[in-house]
Amino acid sequence: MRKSKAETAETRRRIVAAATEEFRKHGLYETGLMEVMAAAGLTQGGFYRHFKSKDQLITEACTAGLQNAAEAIAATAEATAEDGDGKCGLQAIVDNFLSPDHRDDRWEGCPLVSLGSELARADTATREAATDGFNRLVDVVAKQLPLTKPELARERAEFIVCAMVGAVTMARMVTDADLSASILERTRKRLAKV
Amino acid sequence: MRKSKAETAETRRRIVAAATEEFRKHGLYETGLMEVMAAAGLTQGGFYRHFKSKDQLITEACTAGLQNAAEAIAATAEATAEDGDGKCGLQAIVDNFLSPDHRDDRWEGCPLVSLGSELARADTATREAATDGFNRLVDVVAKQLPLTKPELARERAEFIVCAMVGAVTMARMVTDADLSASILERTRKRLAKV
DNA sequence: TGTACATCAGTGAACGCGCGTTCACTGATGTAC
DNA sequence: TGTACATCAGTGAACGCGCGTTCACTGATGTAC
Repeated sequence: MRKSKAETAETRRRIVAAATEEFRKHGLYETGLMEVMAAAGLTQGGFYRHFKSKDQLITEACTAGLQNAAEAIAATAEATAEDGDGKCGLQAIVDNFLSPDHRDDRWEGCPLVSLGSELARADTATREAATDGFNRLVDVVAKQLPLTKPELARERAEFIVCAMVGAVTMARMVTDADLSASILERTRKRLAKV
Repeated sequence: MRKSKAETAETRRRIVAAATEEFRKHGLYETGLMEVMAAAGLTQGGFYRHFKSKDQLITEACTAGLQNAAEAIAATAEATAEDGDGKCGLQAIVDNFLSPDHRDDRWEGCPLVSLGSELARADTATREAATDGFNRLVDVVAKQLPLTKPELARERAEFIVCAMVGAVTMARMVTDADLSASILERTRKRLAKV
């Protein structure tokens, strides 16, 4: 049953990828390792050939999930810039992040939204991974701000990311569909002015 | 061992109060009923005399916790208004919500911050309780906005609550103390302008 | 290059533990007469 | 108002279940000669 080195590395990547999805869907502590391994097409027993604990997987899944989110957001901004349809990169990011699609998409969306309050209580290694991911997201947003002073761009970007994360979290939480839509739309409008 | 009706009602209240603290401290699913009952000065067995399930307690704790938060925020605004020190009620709310004290105070703080992403995945009854609580918070904030049109006040208040919740969640999550402080301060500055 | 052996990725069963929940029991409270 | 009995809040032990983790085993891969 032994697999080649390439296959082993690929399996590990698949487990992390499955974990980022399952964790975002069901939360860090409501997701079992058996679920993650099944989602990766494996049985639970093999888990410990790749990771020394669930906590380690959580940390790596956090890093990977935030990396993906930052890349997706950067890609959104770049695609819009290329289009040259008058919409600036920041507007594209804000519109996308605060879209009903992102709100309803709980497995591919930004982990800061799906797991925010859980990450705030996570162990140090995971919180460090989350901090790096947060900074990367802020940098991607800051790059879209056509300002001279980079410090001011960074300041505005931090605010924008926090506001977007809060808004999508609340939009997912409320049961009133109109309220949910209004939260997204109003935040979109407000952040356009920042 | 039977207790009087008044004592029974008081015990129930104590369990809910203990639950709001423990849930905020450790999360909904990392907190056991034994912990909650111990915090209320009881043993686990008695739980089911008062509630029919853990989910029911979660719903009630959510309602109670958000009620407290709304009252505390309203009280902050009113106390400042009475002082008449030039600071408006909104500024007092924002300064308080985004203070390092609120960030570090994980058991008495706003449940939307401590439990945001978990509440977004909770059952319908709990999400309805969270929706009511969110609306109450927004109304408290809206009341502090010296605007003529109530609809516009409501719009701004929704944005302010979402941004504050997102900012404190991120401030709790990051391991970099400077970054955490900067998130709070920058959000405070930005929201003063809204 | 071919062969013999050590390695180890993945399986599936098992482990101990803590969880939500149930239950027999207790004795003070509430109620019916 | 006083008495006899039913009720039920709270205890502490037990239940079954699912979790994270461990382990013996398998057989293909990697390696040493």
